[in-house]
Amino acid sequence: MPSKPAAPITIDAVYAAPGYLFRRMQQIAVSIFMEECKAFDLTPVQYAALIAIHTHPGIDATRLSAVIAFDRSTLGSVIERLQAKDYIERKPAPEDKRIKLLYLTKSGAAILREIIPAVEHAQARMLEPLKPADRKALMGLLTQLVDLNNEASRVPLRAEDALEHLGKGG
Amino acid sequence: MPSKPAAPITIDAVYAAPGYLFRRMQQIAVSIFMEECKAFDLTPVQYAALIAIHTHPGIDATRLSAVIAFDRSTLGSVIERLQAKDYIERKPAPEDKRIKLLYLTKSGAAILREIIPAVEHAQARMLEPLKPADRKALMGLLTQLVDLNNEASRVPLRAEDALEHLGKGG
DNA sequence: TGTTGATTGACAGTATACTGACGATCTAGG
DNA sequence: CCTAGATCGTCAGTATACTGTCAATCAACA
Repeated sequence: MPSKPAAPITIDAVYAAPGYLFRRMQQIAVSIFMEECKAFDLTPVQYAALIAIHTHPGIDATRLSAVIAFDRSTLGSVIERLQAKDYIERKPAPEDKRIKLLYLTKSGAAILREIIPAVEHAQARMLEPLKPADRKALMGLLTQLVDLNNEASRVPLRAEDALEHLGKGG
Repeated sequence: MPSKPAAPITIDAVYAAPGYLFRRMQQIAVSIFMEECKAFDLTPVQYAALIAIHTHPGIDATRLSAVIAFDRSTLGSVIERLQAKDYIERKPAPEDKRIKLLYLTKSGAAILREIIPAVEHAQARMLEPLKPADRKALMGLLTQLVDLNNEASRVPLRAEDALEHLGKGG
């Protein structure tokens, strides 16, 4: 018996792999977002950061990264770009010289109001090819899976407890 | 009636947005892949490229990008790195001086055989938190959605027809 | 044959991601 | 007060992604 050259290694296994499908879907999602929002010069990441700062005015960069589960190093340049566009401003914290607090500017609040319809349209478009019941099912399963895998990511989501040190009492 | 300051804009809408969940899940997937395969010094993208070259020896970079639906510009540096690691080699095509054909080296074929179990373990881990029936349901819906949104991505997948010019007859 | 248009690989520029390290700063303990 | 450890922002280095451009080359056609 000749020793066979191992199991069939083909590209078809890649096509069916969860990781490959997640990557493709993410790229499709970004593509649709950018197309719907091309009038606004905002990336998905920048949009999420703006929303988070709007929800939590005076948050610092480290806690912001926990609230949206984005890498803290990357967030530095994202904040820089948002600041360069005059959508946010940074103020030193009075009681901690290490921290810089983040606030939306008037421009930032305005662009947020304007872009929301386009963003919602983009989000709807991503799921549009599916039947309504399937959309619900997919989102339900995906929400579960992301939540259950939270600790597996480098930056786990810490939605509420990340804000306990922000002077709201804990 | 005072005109209300628009709908409630909060971070919770982001948490439930398909695009946000796709992004998070992709990052979790990469994290799990890298952890399971840390002994091999191969990224998910490099792995997919290797598999594709193994399946289609003598493919060129442009067709490779269509076969795995990766950006062609990015693929250039991916190929460079795989070549630097001595996993692939590039040979000029005799009948077309523009094209460089891609082949796996012995090292490349070997690392592929060795890494497969780790990759499969990683893929399984991504879905592990879900019940088996839910895993199947999620993968089914995601496969559908990626396929139906194929043209929405910058680099649509062209699995088979991309290879018609490779001398296999068309 | 000579020109036009398409294709290929390469590159520049921008934006995420992640790893690891670093100085400045704050906190706790002694 | 002074030091050890933790935290914050920052940076360097690597790897994807995408846009747009370019020279070399090829294919098609007049």
